[in-house]
Amino acid sequence: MPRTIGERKDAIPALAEVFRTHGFEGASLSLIGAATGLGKGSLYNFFPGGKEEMAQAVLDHIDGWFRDEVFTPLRQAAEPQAGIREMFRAVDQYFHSGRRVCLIGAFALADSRDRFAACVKDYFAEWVDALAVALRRAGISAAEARAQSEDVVAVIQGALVLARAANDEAAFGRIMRRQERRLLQGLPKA
Amino acid sequence: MPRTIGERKDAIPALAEVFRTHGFEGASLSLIGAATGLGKGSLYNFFPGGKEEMAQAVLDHIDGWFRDEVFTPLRQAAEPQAGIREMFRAVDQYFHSGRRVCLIGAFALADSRDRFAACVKDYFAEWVDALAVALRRAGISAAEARAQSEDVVAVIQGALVLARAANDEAAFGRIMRRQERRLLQGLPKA
DNA sequence: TACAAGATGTACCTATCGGTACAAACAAGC
DNA sequence: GCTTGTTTGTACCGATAGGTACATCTTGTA
Repeated sequence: MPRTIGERKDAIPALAEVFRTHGFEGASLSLIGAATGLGKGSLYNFFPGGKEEMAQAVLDHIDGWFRDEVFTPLRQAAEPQAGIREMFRAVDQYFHSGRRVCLIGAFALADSRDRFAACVKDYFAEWVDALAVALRRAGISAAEARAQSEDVVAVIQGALVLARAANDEAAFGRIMRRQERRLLQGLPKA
Repeated sequence: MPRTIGERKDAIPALAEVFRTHGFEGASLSLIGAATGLGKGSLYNFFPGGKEEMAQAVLDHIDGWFRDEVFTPLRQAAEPQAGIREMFRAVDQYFHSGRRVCLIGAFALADSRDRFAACVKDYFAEWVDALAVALRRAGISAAEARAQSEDVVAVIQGALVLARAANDEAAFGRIMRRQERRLLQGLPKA
């Protein structure tokens, strides 16, 4: 009979780290094996589709995390302001204050974009949309909310680029804090 | 006797395109050969250091372009406002309105960052610094100028990520135009 | 304890990787 | 037309890529 524990899941954090560090092409099976502690046998047992299925599993996991921790709070928080604050908090935590890179952002820039196009596209579309919902609920017009959301999601991605380029984690926090302040101060009725 | 024309230079645009499209690891010598129309013989004749030297040459070329077309205008324009407008114009042109990706940004996110750390770091540092100079000359305090510059450079990089993720070039233009407006309207004496 | 099904290590496959060696083709100056 | 140095194509190298085959453990259940 099969094991009750899905070991597949346990490999995902390590897989995510490898893909984040080396990209899709750069993440060789030997690196993946070293990072997860699994041999090819196990790897191809859990992910018969090979590297592509591994990456897809990681993307799905990231997607789920953001849905639960960021998008849903943004859409459903009793106070939209609280949802927005929660977004900045969760994002700062997730990206380890800029020391960690956004895998989906990195995939978007590389030619992995085409391979995982739907996933990459949906992730950002959902993020922008969820933030726009919060802003609209906070009293901003639909058009203005979309514009602000697009800008904020963009600046977060850019902050990750800058922080990593300069090897200066502090930069990420600085940019994030300014955006949060700007966004919340721009809302009506304080 | 040697040829007077340095053919090496002529290969750089094609090289840049390959690295932009496939990243450093993904740009195989066969792809490079196909893109440039050069065989290994020529390639290693012009770039004895191999792929790494090719990428470095591309980075240097990009750096030079931005220095001439963006950083210097920002620092030296008679009217700082004009320098800023010129920055947005040149950047929009360079990135083909969001259809093209920033190679240095992509390198920053990948592990190519370590290989070309100095170049990657300087590029963004110079950009932020040059923009801050323009803002200061336009009458903004040093601290505020640095903050605004960081935010704007970040949002440009993020806009490239978003545009490519959504496969929506228009997004880049939208974000850029909003930033330009916000930046110029925030300056004293109109 | 025996069995079935999942989990794992190892050996092996072909293709391609980045890089080297080198001889032939080429161009320019005398 | 010869010489000199550059530019090229081609053959080749060891290493590693992603992936498959399969025999051997493990493990939960009866």
